[in-house]
Amino acid sequence: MAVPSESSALATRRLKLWIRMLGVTRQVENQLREFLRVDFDTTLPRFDVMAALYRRREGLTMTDLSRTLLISNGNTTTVVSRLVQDGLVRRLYSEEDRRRITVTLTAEGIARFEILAARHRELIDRLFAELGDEDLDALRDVFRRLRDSLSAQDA
Amino acid sequence: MAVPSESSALATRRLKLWIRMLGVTRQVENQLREFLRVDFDTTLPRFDVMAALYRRREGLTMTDLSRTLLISNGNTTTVVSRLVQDGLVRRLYSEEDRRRITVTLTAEGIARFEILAARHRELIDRLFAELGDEDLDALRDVFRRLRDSLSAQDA
DNA sequence: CCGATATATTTCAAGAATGAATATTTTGAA
DNA sequence: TTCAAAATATTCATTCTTGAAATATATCGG
Repeated sequence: MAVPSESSALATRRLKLWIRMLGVTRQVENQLREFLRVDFDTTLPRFDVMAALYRRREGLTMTDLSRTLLISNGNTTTVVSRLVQDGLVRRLYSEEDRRRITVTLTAEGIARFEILAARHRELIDRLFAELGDEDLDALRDVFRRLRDSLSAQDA
Repeated sequence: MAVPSESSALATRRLKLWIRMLGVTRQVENQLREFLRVDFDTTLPRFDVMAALYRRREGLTMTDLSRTLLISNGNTTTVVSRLVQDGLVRRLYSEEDRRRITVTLTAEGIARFEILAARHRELIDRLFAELGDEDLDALRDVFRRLRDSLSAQDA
């Protein structure tokens, strides 16, 4: 594994990479936000919550949801409350551990997300049309290593 | 240039890449936020504004600043106002075009940013230690193409 | 069993962010 | 020239977001 650079050259390259990556991420997020707002009258954080719950159909606790989305506990409460109001998500109070709350999509939430997801997928496909299989091979590997490395550093 | 996929395989890969990239970006942002808060009692958006102004020492208009950072005009006003209060940034009212306001770092802003930037650079260097020169070569190219492609799609 | 500690969630205050509306100034086309 | 359209920045209402404090429940060591 590589290490932090003593020399400045490597550090500079890493910094530039980060800035560029951040720019790309924001551009994509802005496009997604616009799409969700205009076409579906919803928001990115709500979509993210629904996506996480769709993937884990059995549901997630509030804490697990926060960790999955990398957002704070308080924020998770806010967004989930909104989705509950809209009838897309439901809170289930655990019997064994009465501190825990499991959150799941309602039937309506599932149906709605499936429509959203299809369009979301199309949009991502278009935004990343620049990337072919070779690019994706390389990036998949790099991002996996990067994610693991970052997780390790957290602990 | 590649195109959106008719087939689902490429679309799936692009989607997975996006999700992974978003995760990495959030992890890094969270670490930066923590560092700025604990060590310097400041925030990520304020740092971003200062970084943009440091790079363009002659200053930027509010609109240029918004475009550079990919944030809304209203938000830019909020963050700049805060920095002005703190004495780190200054508003200059243009004579030629009285709609325009040019924003620059104050001397104190420059001094403060230079300290911040050095530590920021170290942190990024550490967080991205996993990436060596070969990785950076590949990523630089990919992100540049991606950014150009996204900008083109905007227009 | 008890008290301390840890875990899970919500609430709260403050800041960040958006998009729409507003006010002002400039530009450009008839 | 003139005036409608475009451009610039701020304000506003709403939502998102954080981190800390509060609340409630569970666990663990003695």
